[in-house]
Amino acid sequence: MTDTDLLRDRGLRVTAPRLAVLDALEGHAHLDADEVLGRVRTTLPGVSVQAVYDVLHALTGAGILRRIEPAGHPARYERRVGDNHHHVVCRGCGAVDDVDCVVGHAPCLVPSSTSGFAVEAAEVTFWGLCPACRQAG
Amino acid sequence: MTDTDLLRDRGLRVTAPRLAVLDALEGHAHLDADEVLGRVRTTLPGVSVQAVYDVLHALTGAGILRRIEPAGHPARYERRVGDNHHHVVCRGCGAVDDVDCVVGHAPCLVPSSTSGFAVEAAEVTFWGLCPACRQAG
DNA sequence: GTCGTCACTTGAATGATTCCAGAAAACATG
DNA sequence: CATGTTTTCTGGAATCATTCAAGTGACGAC
Repeated sequence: MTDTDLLRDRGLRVTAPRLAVLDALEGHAHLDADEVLGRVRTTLPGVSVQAVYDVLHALTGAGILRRIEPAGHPARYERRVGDNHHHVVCRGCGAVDDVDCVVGHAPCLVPSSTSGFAVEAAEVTFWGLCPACRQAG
Repeated sequence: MTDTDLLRDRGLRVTAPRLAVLDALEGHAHLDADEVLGRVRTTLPGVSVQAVYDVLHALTGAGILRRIEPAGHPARYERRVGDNHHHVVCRGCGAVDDVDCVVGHAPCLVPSSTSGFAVEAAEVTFWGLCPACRQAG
């Protein structure tokens, strides 16, 4: 399915900024809003900061994008949705990479006592050092 | 061990603001910086905002406090450290509660492929609705 | 094509957190 | 207990990602 069809399918209007954001995240996952803006402006120089934030919100709300918010770092976005994968975040530079869940259906992701909370989702974040930051010491 | 001994034990100086912060978090886990400030000022009215941030950083760095940063909410702090428990966060009001890991040693918390990252820790966050927000609809 | 709705632009505001310089207090020593 | 050094605390301003507000412009149903 083309990005155009994807947007129509979710009931979203097809606009140049939206296509540009999707294109920027194609092959470059885990970009933050500023990086997305930079990439979008290479093809659409006039796009405003808020347009990018609006688009990212709209696409996230429509389930086309997934938003990752590692503690202490700006939010990042990726196109890979719906497969319940997780992330490693580098303590040094904030780089993010994907981690697939080892076990098919995560057994420890069903909490024991939920204190009356209605739990909808579980999110796993691994923290460590990326290869580059390991070398840098 | 008293809080005074605890601070000395970690090589930290014993000051009134530090004791007050520890006291504020005793029995009131998951407070954010502003809430800690409010509680501290009931006993030490003159304490500054930055003093509280400095203290929270110092105690977190010394391993006395644990910092929780749920996406979209200010950071929260708790005294319970070193037992690898996790948290439920309310999508409505941001309330946080503790969740003990179901399985003794979490099986899915060892990532399969780590892309060269040196993984140090795994963090699990459950998202849902607290009892109060469930009733509010 | 026309029109209503939704998206985008410009500009300013917010809120948690941090930076800076100077004053004050805590620990180690004589 | 007096002194000096180091660390902490105060007060004010600054930062950064993100959001709000109001007006202009473009998509797409009819």
